[in-house]
Amino acid sequence: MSTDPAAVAKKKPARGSASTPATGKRSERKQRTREHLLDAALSLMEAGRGFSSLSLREITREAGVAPAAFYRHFSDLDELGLALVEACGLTLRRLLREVRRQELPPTQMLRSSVVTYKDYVKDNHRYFRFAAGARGGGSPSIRKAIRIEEAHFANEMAQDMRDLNMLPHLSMDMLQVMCGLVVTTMMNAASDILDLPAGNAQAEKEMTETFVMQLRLVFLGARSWLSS
Amino acid sequence: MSTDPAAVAKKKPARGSASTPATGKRSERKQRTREHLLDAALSLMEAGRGFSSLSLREITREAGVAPAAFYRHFSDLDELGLALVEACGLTLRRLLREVRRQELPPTQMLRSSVVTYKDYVKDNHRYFRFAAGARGGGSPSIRKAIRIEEAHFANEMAQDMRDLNMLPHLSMDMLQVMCGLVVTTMMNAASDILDLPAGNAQAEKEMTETFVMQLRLVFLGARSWLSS
DNA sequence: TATTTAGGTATACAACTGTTCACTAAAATA
DNA sequence: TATTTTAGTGAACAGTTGTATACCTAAATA
Repeated sequence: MSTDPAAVAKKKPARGSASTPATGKRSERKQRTREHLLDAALSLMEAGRGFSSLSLREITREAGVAPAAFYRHFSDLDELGLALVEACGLTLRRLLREVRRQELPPTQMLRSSVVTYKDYVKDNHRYFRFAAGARGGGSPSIRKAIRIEEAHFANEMAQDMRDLNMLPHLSMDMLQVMCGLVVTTMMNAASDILDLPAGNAQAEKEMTETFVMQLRLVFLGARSWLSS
Repeated sequence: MSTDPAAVAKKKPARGSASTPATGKRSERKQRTREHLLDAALSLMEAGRGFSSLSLREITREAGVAPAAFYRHFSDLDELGLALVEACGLTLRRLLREVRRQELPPTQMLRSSVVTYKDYVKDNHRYFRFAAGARGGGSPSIRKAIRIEEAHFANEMAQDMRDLNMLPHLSMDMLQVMCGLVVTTMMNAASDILDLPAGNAQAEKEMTETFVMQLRLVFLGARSWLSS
């Protein structure tokens, strides 16, 4: 997650107050096995299984840890799921930063964004696999968390477009509605991308093209949108 | 499924050939408990659980049948899932017929279609719950089946629009791309509709409005689309 | 240094899982 | 009517599940 030792949570700030140099090895190890658990869950889903079909014992087994150790980190499988949602949120925000940094040659900007996105999904396929799966299927609390994360993402995207002065004739509300649609479409496309047959470059190109056209439709609609 | 006795599959066509009047009570009963099994699965998912978290024994218990009886109908939970996908396909096609029959007052047609859809999702919430959940989460084979069903639906929709001479400047390919986007958006909306807090008319109205605007965006984009 | 804290292990338990098998009884066939 | 088929049963199986318990040991604290 973070390589900054200062980011490690500490329950008691230590009585000597300020400048406790670093809490040292205990919480480090804890954090590490926690990540092993999260990683294990993601690995088990790589074959295409949904999160809700995983069992606690499977996960601890994959993580190389005794079943009971699980409870030192999460009280529940659901809680682990929520942690995964949070990690996905970070991943998504990183994507946004990546696209933002790309500066726009406005002609091909949409297509190149799609290509960036496609590669990004492949690089982070474990997170997207989880998100795409749990979005509709997970427990209600996980579903809700994912939806909140998506809304967050859509809002950031809308704010970005506002700052870049794109589609300035749209109200902020309308911009958010549009970005919501884009996010939905992106998530759905992620699911398609992940299920692409491995070596089939033809199918991949086709899918990309469809995706580009769909986004183009949305942007075109936004451009000719009138008033509120 | 079908009330037509002639639709019942028969392995040996009977040697007396033609006009076997009706195979009678045995296959009727079989069909009935088969539907009990499908129903049981849908019922268990009503609380929000995903299909992949159901167990064979749970389903037979809910259906009021011994566990071993399951194998007389499906070899697998996966196979039952595929049967559910097929049932969903029928449901979707029924929806299309319903909307088609509505005849279009083209001004408010989009909004009224959305309302129709919303009610339809609520009426058939069990099927949509399953579809929305298994679309990303289920086993690979179920996911694939759902995707095929969605594509079918999108294509029928495109053909319908062609027949009604809507957006005549679009190529058939482009129409299909657009309908694909609409179907995706609809499916996502279904998930939102199902998770609506029960009595909240305000939230419902808001969601409907957002949904309408998103579709309007797509249609607007389609109207101003140029060439291939 | 002595004491406390807490991440992790091993073991045990009752509950549940998917699947098999021999069986019944009623319907379909000959 | 006699025979065969077959949807459904009930008991048994080996595995797996989630959770509780007592315990160990290294790090953190006093």
